[in-house]
Amino acid sequence: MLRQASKASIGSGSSPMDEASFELRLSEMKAALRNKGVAVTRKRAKLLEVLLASDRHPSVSEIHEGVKTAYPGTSLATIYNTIEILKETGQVLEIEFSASANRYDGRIPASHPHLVCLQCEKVEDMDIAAPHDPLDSVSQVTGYDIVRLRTDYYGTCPDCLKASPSSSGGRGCA
Amino acid sequence: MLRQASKASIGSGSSPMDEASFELRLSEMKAALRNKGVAVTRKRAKLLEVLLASDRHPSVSEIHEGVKTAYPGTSLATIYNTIEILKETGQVLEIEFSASANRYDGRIPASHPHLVCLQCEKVEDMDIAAPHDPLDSVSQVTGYDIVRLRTDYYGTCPDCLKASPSSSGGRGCA
DNA sequence: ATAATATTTAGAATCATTCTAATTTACAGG
DNA sequence: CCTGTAAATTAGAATGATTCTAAATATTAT
Repeated sequence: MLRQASKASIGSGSSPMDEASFELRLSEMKAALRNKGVAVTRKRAKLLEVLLASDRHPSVSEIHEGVKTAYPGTSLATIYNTIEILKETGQVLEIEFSASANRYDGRIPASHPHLVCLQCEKVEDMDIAAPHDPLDSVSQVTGYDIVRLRTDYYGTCPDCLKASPSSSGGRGCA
Repeated sequence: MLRQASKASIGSGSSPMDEASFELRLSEMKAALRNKGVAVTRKRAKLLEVLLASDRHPSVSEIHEGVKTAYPGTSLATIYNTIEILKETGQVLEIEFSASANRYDGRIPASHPHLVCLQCEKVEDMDIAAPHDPLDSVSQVTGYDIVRLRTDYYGTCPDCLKASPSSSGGRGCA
C-alpha cells in the first residue's frame, strides 16, 4: 500500500519533519543505496541529510549549496550522480519543470500532489486526500502499466497573494 | 464551467477530431489572437492547423516540421513566438518535460490529465472523469489562487507492452 | 602494501528554449 | 500606387539545466 487514502489533513504541508521520521527515512535511503551496492560516502550521507532537512523540495543547486557547507570542494556532478541513483532506487521523487530547475522530494518518494506557487516558486506537499488509488484504476481502464502519477496544482500561494494580489506572474509552467 | 465532471468515457483518447470541432477550435483560436491585437498571418494559421490536426500533443519541432511543409523558410523562433502568444491567451496547454521537449495541446487547452508512455513518449488525453472540480476545492482548502492543475500518469502504453514487456525504460520524468 | 574498483572532479558537450538585432512584410494614409 | 510605421519573421547567439567524459582520487579486498 502506498499512502492511506483518507488522511484528509488540510492545506499545505510544510512541517519541519520530526526527529523520528527524519532518522527513519535517512536509514531507509542509506539501506536502499547499500542494497544497490553503492557506498554511502560522507558526501552522499550529507546530501541525504540536506535533502531531508529541507521542506522546500530543493533543487540540485540548493542541495549542492547545502552539501558544500560541510564539504566545500563538492562538485555539482556528484549531486546529479547521487540524485540519479536515488531516482533509480525509488528513493526520491523528481518534480519536473522545463522553465526552471527540477525539484526533489526525499521525504515522500511516492507519487503525490503538490502545490506550486507560480510567483515565488514554492513547492509544497498537498496532503489532502487523493481520490482513491488512481494508479490502479487508471492501469485497469487504460491498459497502460502505470508506474507514476504526477499531480500538481499551480497558482499563487497565500503569502504571495498578500504581497501582491495580482494574478499570474513568474514561471511559465503548465 | 470547465469540463463536465462525469464524462466517464474509457481509456486513452486518440480520435482524429471531427471536421466540425476542428473548425470550431480553429476559429476560437484565431479569434483569440485577433482579440489580443496580433495578426493571424498565413504561417500562424498554418501553425494552428498543424497543432489541431495532430493527436500527438506535438512538440515545438514537430509543429515546426508541419509548418515547413507549407512554408519551407519558417524559423523555429516563429513557432516559439506564436506558442507563447497562445499560452498567454489560454489557447494552448503546455505539458512540461525537463528531460525532453515540451508538448502542446491545442484541442483541449484547459487542464486535464494525460497518459504519458515512458518508452515511446506518446502523450494521450486521458478522458476518464476527473474527481469533481479539484481546482475549486483545492483553492478553498489551501488558500492558494489555483489557476492550473497538472495531472499526468506515467507508464508504458499497451503498444509498448506488446513490443517489449520489460518495465520502465526511456525517459526519466516524474 | 597493491591492485582493482568505485567515487569524485572540472570542464566540455548537449539540447530546449529565449533573446537580439537586423530584415522583411503588411498596411494605413496620402 | 507610393511611403512610413509597426508588426512579424529571421538567423544566429546566449542561456541554463543537465549529461557526458576522461582524468584524478579514494576505498576495499587480497
